[in-house]
Formats: sequence, structure tokens, C-alpha cells
Amino acid sequence: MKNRSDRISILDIATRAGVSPATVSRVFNLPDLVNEQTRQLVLEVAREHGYRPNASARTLRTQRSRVIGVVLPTLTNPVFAECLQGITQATAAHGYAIMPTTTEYKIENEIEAVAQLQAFGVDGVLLVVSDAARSQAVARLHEQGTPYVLVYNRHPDHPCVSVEGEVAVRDLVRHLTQLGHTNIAMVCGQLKASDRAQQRYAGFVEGMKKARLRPATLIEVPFVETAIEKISLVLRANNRPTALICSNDLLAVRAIRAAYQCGLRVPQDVSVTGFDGIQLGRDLTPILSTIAQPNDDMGREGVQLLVTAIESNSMPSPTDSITLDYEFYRGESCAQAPITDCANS
Amino acid sequence: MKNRSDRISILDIATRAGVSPATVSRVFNLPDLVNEQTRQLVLEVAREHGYRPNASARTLRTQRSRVIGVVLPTLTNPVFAECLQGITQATAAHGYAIMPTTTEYKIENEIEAVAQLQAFGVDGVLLVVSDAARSQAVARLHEQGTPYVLVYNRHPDHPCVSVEGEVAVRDLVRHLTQLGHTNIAMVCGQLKASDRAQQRYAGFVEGMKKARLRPATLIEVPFVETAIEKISLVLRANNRPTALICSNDLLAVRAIRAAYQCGLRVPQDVSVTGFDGIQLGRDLTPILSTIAQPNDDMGREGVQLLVTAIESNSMPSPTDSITLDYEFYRGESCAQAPITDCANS
DNA sequence: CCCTAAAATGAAATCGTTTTCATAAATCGT
DNA sequence: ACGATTTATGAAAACGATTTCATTTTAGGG
Repeated sequence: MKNRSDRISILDIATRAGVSPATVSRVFNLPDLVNEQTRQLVLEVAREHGYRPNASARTLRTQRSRVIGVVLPTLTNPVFAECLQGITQATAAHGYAIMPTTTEYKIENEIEAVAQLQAFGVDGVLLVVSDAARSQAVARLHEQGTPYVLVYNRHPDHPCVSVEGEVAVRDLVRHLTQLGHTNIAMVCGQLKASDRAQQRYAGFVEGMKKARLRPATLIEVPFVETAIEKISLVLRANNRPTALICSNDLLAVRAIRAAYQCGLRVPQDVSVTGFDGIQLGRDLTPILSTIAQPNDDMGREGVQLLVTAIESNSMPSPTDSITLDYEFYRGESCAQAPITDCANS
Repeated sequence: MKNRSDRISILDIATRAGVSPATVSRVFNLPDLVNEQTRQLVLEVAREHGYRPNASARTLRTQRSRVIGVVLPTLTNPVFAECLQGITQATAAHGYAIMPTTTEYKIENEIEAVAQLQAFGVDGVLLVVSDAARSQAVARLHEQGTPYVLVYNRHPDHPCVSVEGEVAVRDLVRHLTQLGHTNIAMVCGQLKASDRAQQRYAGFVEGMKKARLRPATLIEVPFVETAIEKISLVLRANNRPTALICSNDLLAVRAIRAAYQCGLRVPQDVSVTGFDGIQLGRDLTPILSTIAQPNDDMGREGVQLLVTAIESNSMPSPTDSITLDYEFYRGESCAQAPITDCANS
């Protein structure tokens, strides 16, 4: 076991192979410039010693790190884990490494994360921010000319990979009304903490209006821990909703639990729909009904956009933004409104 | 918007502040060596320009990157996502960044990942490998003197953060027998692909032997997609088990679904237990019964071990290994064996 | 007020690459 | 066989920080 400080360098390889460092470098970067024999020799020596060019030195010299920074709210929500999975795969395929950070939904962490990533000289950044319109982090990236792409966020002034959340929820309302639901409530996290949630809520309001239904009920859940009790409260009310539209799958799971605790069956007594399409939802019982986004593809497409820009030495433009298709995944947690209607208030 | 190539350097700051680069460097690294006034001045100029020392240059010079590499099987399994979450938080607290990679359970990716991480000059590596005993990736880390800590894996020759999976499952069997179960089956992923699964299975066999029960049934599920049908098959058999011990929570969720599809109620007709203690399990209906590991703490402890070693310029030793406590989380998916016993074969 | 010790700063080397520019060797057409 | 290309290689500078060592400035003691 060697000391970690004496890592083998290009000079070692060069010496061992009887060539100059320049030649070794070329073997790795511009192989056709070097004679077949010397190349094989160098390759052999390199392999023998398990040599790989030092990335820091390379980065310093070339001003390209082949690293992509990632800023996510959390990894506890499978949506982002799945997205990161997609990012990981796509970046690996392109020969990039990633450097992820999480903000825990705290805005001040966004800017810090970006600054740190920039210090590491990342070639670009993928981020999911709280509010694209006011994000200082995004502003900083823009100012400093660091290529970036927003994922999940949706804003005309920025390059984004997203889904039409507003439309999705609006259509979902229609779908539910067609199933006979008239008393529909929406369950959201803290609205002001997420422009996505806001967009989804806007879709809800719009959908309800279109259906000429009573002003939509909103159940805002500031802390996930309190979700179940907050939802239970509403489900125990006299004029309880027959359908709950949750702004994400994690909330939907909790809504189902709340229903259970209230002695209500899902979907017979109350329908529950989520948003996100986390993988696990497809194996739950009941299978989660959800507006499914292609989470891994969101990440992949973001990478694609970013890498393309990086390699052409430009910045992704808002006009490059990609809108991916969602799919309302029917599942089992959503059904006809119950006949014994409680929506008679 | 500036071009990304003209990032501000230490020289710029030095010039603007009317000092030498050395002084600027000291302001960031050895603040007490520099006069209060000059320090404030430099700090001011730096902040004004949003300057941060270039990490590549620093790494190159100091041979310390303040980056920790992470090798995980996948992020699709919430266990690892939660663990990575813990890693992220702990590393951030220590001022380190992370560079994660996923292997998708392919051994050949482990070694490649490690080589790549080493090229990036990570100060250490946290990994979850398929089989600690035969891992080439781990061997390479050892050879090259890169500090590393295994997480979830459990092996006397390596520094590990783990849980006594074998004991846990053995005791779980006892617990289930006390609930009246005699016909218990275990559901695993591909055994040879995971030493953890093997250990858990060993615990199962041991537990069954101790309870003097018929040789344990094993349901091995090579591909997750086929889990539900494979399990259904067993649940439809004449002498179907009354309890399923699943080697992870994802399988448990699918087992519950399989039971549902077979018209069996969980836990009245069949008990299902998982292993891992993913967060989501606590909000499911029924609440998942599981051998809960502190996933985020596993990551955090790993970081702690690694960072301590790194900062003392040494390697984590196998004797530093940490065994964390698990807890059998009772949940709702596990109960008394049904009276109408089918275990009469 | 001078000498010495301590405090503050700077000059220059260094980390491991890549890349430009120059040179040497090989190939070619005539 | 000779000059002109083409091909293959090497020497040295540069990337942006840190750190050693030397030097200057300040403070302190008598």
C-alpha cells in the first residue's frame, strides 16, 4: 500500500516510456498525432501503473472540468432522486461527472450551492429552484456566464426542461368531474416555496372555474409531518371532498393514509391523485393515480441541453427550453364519485 | 453577461486590493497571519467581485480536493437516496463536496467509477459494493492508498458502516414465530449480486433452524419487474406461507401488491416485512413493517469516519468500523398468523 | 534612540496537465 | 538524390492557487 501522496504523474509515465510528457498527453487527447508504436507503448505503461491524467491539472489548464453541478431541493423526495438518476446516467454517457448539492428547500442554500459549484469550475449547472423568477442563484449563473438549465421549473426567460403542470391539473379536474366529482380539494405544500406548486394550483383553480364548480378548496401543508392530520381534518368535515388532487405523490400517499384513518376507502369513498409519477407509486396498493412526469428523462434532457451548449461553447437559451409530455396515469386510487353523495352542502 | 472564460482570479483581487496574491491567499487560508485592515480590504474586494479561490488550482497545489467520491448501486432505491442525502448533509457540514456515481448493480462499473473518482483526486470514497470480499474496486482503493469506507457492506477486513443484517433477520424470524407463523418464506433479489442479501438470507436460515421449522423457502427475484408475479405464484400455492420476509422494502411493497392481487389481505391473511426502513414506508397503508436502518445516519457516519481519517492524514481502519442499531419497526403489514391455518402441509 | 524580536508582506517555486512552437525524422515527387 | 511536405516528437509556457523563504515594517525593551 502506497502513500496516497505519491500518485503517479504524467512525468512518471513519460519517463518509463522514454518519451516526453507532451507525447503522453497526446496519447490521451490527440491519439492520431502520435505514432502507433509509441502510442501502444505509452498506453501499456499507463495501464500498468493504473495512470489517469489528473483532472485538476487538466481542468486548470483547459478551463474545462467535465463536471456538471446539480442543485436539488432534496433527495428524500423520489422525484428528485429519479431525476438525479437520469442525470447521472446521461452525464456518464457523455463523459461528465456530477457534483450535486441539496438545498432542503432553503433559498439561501441555492446561492451558496451555486457559488461553491462555480469555485469548483463546473462546466454547467442543472438546477431545480424554488422560484425561477426571483432566484438569485440563477441570476448569478447568468451574470457569470455559467451555462445552466432549470429542471421542473418553467419560466420563459430561462432554459428549462419542464412539463405543463398548469394544463395537466386543469385537465385532471375535467377528468374528475367527468367521473362525477364536484367537491374536489387540492392538497399542496407551502405554495410560496415552490413555483411549481403555484402553477399546479393555478391549473386547479382554472379547471374548477371552467367546470363551474364552487371555489376550490386548498389544503396547504407547510410541514410534511402534519400532512396526514391536516388532510384528515378536511376529510372528516361534513361536506368532505370526494376527490383530492395532491400536488405531489408524497402528499398523495399521505392523503391515502389520512383517508384510511378516517375510515374512508380509496377510491370508493374518496379519490386521490398525485403528481410526479414516482416509480414506487406503480407498485403501491392501490396503485397511485398520478400525473406522471418522465423524471429520469427530465434529467437526461437537461443534461443533453447543457452538454450541447457547453461543447459548442455557448449558453443554453430560453428558446431551447423543452416541454416534455406528462401522462395521467390512471392507477387505482381514483374512481367514480360515490353515489351516496356528500357534496350536497 | 461576461464570457465564462474570464473568471476573476486571485491576481485580480490582489491587484485591486493593492497587495500580493500571497496575501490574498492568506486571507482565505491563514487569516491571522494578515493585518486586520488589509484583511478587511481584501475580503471586501473579493466579495465585490464574487471571488472564490479556484478549486482546481488549490487542489493541484495542496493535493487535497475537499471532494468525497461516492459509489452507489442506484438512486432508484430510496435506501440509497436517503443515504446519499445523509452523506450530502454531513459532507456539506464539513466543507466537502461530493461526486456520486451509480453502478446499476454492475460490478464492472464499480472499478471504473473508482478509477474516475481517483482521477478527480477525491480525498476519499464512500461505497456500497456488490460484494465487499471480492470487490476489485475496493482492492484498488486499498492499493492506491485512497481512504475509503464501505456503507451497508459488512466485512471484517474493511472499514464499514453497517447493521447486523443477519442477526436482525434471525430475530425477526423469532418474532414471527411468536406471532404464530410457522410457514415463512423469504423474498430476495439476486443473492449472488449482493452480500447484504446473502447475510440477510443467512439470518433467515439460521432463524428457521433455531425455531425448528422446515427448511426455509426462498423466493429469488432476479429482476424487480417480475417480483410481483413470482411472489404471487408462491402465494397461490396450497401451502402458501403466512409470512413473507423481504430482503428490502421495495420487495415488500411488491409483496403486498402480490398479496392483494391474490385476494389476500395484509396482514390478516399474510404478513409482510421489509428491510431498510425507507421513509415512505411509514406513510403507506398498511404501514410497512420493516427492519429499519438509519439510512441517512449510515451515510453521515461514513462521512465522519472518512473525514476524520482524511484530516489526520491516515486511512480508516477496519477496526474503526461502526455497527449501527436497527429497529424492527412494527408497522401494520405484519400480524398474528391467521387461525385458519394453511401451514398444514 | 538604537537594537532585536515579532508581525506583515512579497517573490518565486510548485502542483500536473495541455498546447504552442520549433525541430527532427520520415515520406514523397520528380 | 534532393528539396518540400508531412509526420512525430520535445521544450517550455501557462492555468490559478499555496507556501517557503526572504525581506520589510512595526513594536518593544533598555
